[in-house]
Amino acid sequence: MSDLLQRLRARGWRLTAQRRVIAEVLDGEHVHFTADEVHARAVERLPEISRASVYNTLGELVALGEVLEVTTDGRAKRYDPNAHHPHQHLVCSGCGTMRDVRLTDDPLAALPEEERFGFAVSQVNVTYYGRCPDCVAAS
Amino acid sequence: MSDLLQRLRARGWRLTAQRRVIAEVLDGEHVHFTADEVHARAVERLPEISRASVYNTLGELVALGEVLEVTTDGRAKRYDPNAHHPHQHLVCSGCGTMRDVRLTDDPLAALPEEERFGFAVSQVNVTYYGRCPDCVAAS
DNA sequence: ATCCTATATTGGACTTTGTCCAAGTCAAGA
DNA sequence: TCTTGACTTGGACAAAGTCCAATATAGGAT
Repeated sequence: MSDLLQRLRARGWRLTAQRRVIAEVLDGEHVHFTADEVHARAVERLPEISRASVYNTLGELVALGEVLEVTTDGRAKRYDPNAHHPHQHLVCSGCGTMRDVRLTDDPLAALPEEERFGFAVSQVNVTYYGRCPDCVAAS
Repeated sequence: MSDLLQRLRARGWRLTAQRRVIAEVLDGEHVHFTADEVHARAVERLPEISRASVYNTLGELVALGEVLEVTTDGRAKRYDPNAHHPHQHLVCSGCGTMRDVRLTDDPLAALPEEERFGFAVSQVNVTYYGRCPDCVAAS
């Protein structure tokens, strides 16, 4: 993630304070923040940053393929900066925490041609649900 | 779906006009309505039915396992009465319509033990995305 | 058949999540 | 340092869904 700003500049992005702060917030392993969580953390470093800029920037990062958008239940979308290593998610149905996981097979291959109904299938989302060790112990 | 009302009565449900109409709307193959779509169709038969009752009833049907709740990216939840035949979904990224699809392999098997991190994994959701024939033709 | 009451329904206020826009600001090339 | 088009801002707006107090009713009891 540290060279994200380099890549963005190479694509003609203006490097504003807001974008830098948002990139910093998204830096790290196993980060799965909602837009509001990103905004809350960004505000700590740049108090005047607006919600609109967070939404704009996250949307642009998703469009560029630098960040993945993950929707689990009907709640807020989460943003996953680990976009360059294909992976899926394992979500705790108790507390909602999320882990990145890797599958043995490409899930696109599990959808046979006769089940595609003429769609140009381009993407697949696989999400596993279960109780995490903490939630199992607590019950 | 026709014996749904029987099962619900066996579970102590009151059979109100509202619940009957909602069950009728959900009857059929490949039905994937949003709550608002269910409401719009229910109103045709029972003009005074409220949005709150639709949300209440759908939530109860989901809790009973009679209907599945499907959340796709950023859109309204959809309700799938085909709860007794395991299947996955194929969603058009253009218009949001949805098809039931069946996979060749059980996706639970694709998550190896060392990627489960001690979770008691119980469920998996697989959703494919692509443009449907209509949306491909229109672009 | 009528009454009774727990359960269901209703409309509207409210919340959450996200989008849109006109006006002001600023990064970076000239 | 100047200029300009891209970026940011706050606030209004919208969609989806929840919550609640008041009202209505299904279905068992009488």
